Amino acid sequence: MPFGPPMIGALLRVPWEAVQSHMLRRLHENGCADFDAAYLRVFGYPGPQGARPSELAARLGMSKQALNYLLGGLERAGYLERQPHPDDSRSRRIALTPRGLGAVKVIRDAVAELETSWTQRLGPKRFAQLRKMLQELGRSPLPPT
Amino acid sequence: MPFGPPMIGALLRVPWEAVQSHMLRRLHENGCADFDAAYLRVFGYPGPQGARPSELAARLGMSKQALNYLLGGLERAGYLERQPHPDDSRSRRIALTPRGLGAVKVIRDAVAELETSWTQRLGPKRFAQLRKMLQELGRSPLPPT
DNA sequence: CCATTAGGTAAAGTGGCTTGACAATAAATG
DNA sequence: CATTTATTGTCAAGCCACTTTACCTAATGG
Repeated sequence: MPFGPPMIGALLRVPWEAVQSHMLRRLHENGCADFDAAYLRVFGYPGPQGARPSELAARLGMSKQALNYLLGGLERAGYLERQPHPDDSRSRRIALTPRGLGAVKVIRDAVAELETSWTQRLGPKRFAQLRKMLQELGRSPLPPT
Repeated sequence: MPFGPPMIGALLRVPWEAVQSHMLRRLHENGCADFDAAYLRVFGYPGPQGARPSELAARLGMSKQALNYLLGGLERAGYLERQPHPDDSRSRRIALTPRGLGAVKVIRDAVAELETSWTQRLGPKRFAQLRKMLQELGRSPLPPT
C-alpha cells in the first residue's frame, strides 16, 4: 500500500508555507523590500523587542552567532538597534526602530488577513477548532524511542 | 497590544517541525544514520520513484541543479540510482534501491506513528476534521494584492 | 538538415548557518 | 579581597544547500 492520501506532514507544510510567503509578500509591498525571508524567524512571536541576543537565540533554537549575523543585517537595514543593556554591561538589549515596529505591524496585518480568509473558507467555528487543535498538538510530545 | 496569543503561523510551524524531526529520528535509528535532513524533501509525497530529475525538481520547486546535488548524495549513499530513461536518452529515471525503499517504509511508519499519537490526543473524530481542514486550506489561494 | 528546444551536469558564487576562539564582564569561590 | 569560573557578544573560518552561469548532448520541428 502506497502512502494513503497526502500525509500529515505535507498537509501541515503547505499552509505553513502559505503564511510565510504571504507575510513576506506584504512586507515587500509595504516599504520593506529589503526584508529577507530569514528575518521572519527573528520577528516571529513574540518578537525581538527588548530581548537580549543570547536569550533570543535560545528561544529561536539557533546559535547566538547565527542570530548575531541576522541582527547585523537587520540593524544595517534599520529595523532594530543593539543597545547596551542597562543591567549588564556585557549584554545588549534589542530595540526595534520605528521601521522595525512598522514591519511588525505589516506582519501582524498580513496574518490577520490570512486568518480572515481562512475563517471565511472554513467557517468561524471550524477555524477556531483548527486553532485549538494545533495548539494542543504543539504541546504534544513526540512518541518515545 | 502585542500579537494576540500565538498566531496561525507559529501554530502550524510547531507540529510541522515535529513531523520532520520525528521522521529524521526514526531514520537515524533504523539504519539510515547518513540520511540528511535535506533528503526529506526528495522523499516527500509521493516520492521520487520512477520520476525524472527535471520533473521532480519542478514538483519540489527547486532548480534541477539543486536537486541533482541532492540526488548525487542519495546515490552515493545507496538510496537510489539514476538510470537511463527508456524513452528519452537525454533523460534519466530515478529508481529507489532496496535501501531507498526501506527508508520510504521507515518514513511512512514514523508518520503513521505520529498520526496514531495525535489521534489519541485529539480523538479520532477531531483528528479527521483537522486533516480535512488542512486539505482545504492547502487548496486555498492567498489573498490578492 | 539545420535550428531550436529540452534534459542533465559541472563550476563558481551566495546566504544562512555551524564550530572554534576570544576579549570583556559578571558571578562564584577561597 | 583576589582568583577562578561562567556568561555575553563577536570575529573568523568553514559547511551545506542552494542559485546562476555555462555547456554538452539528444530530441523535435521546420
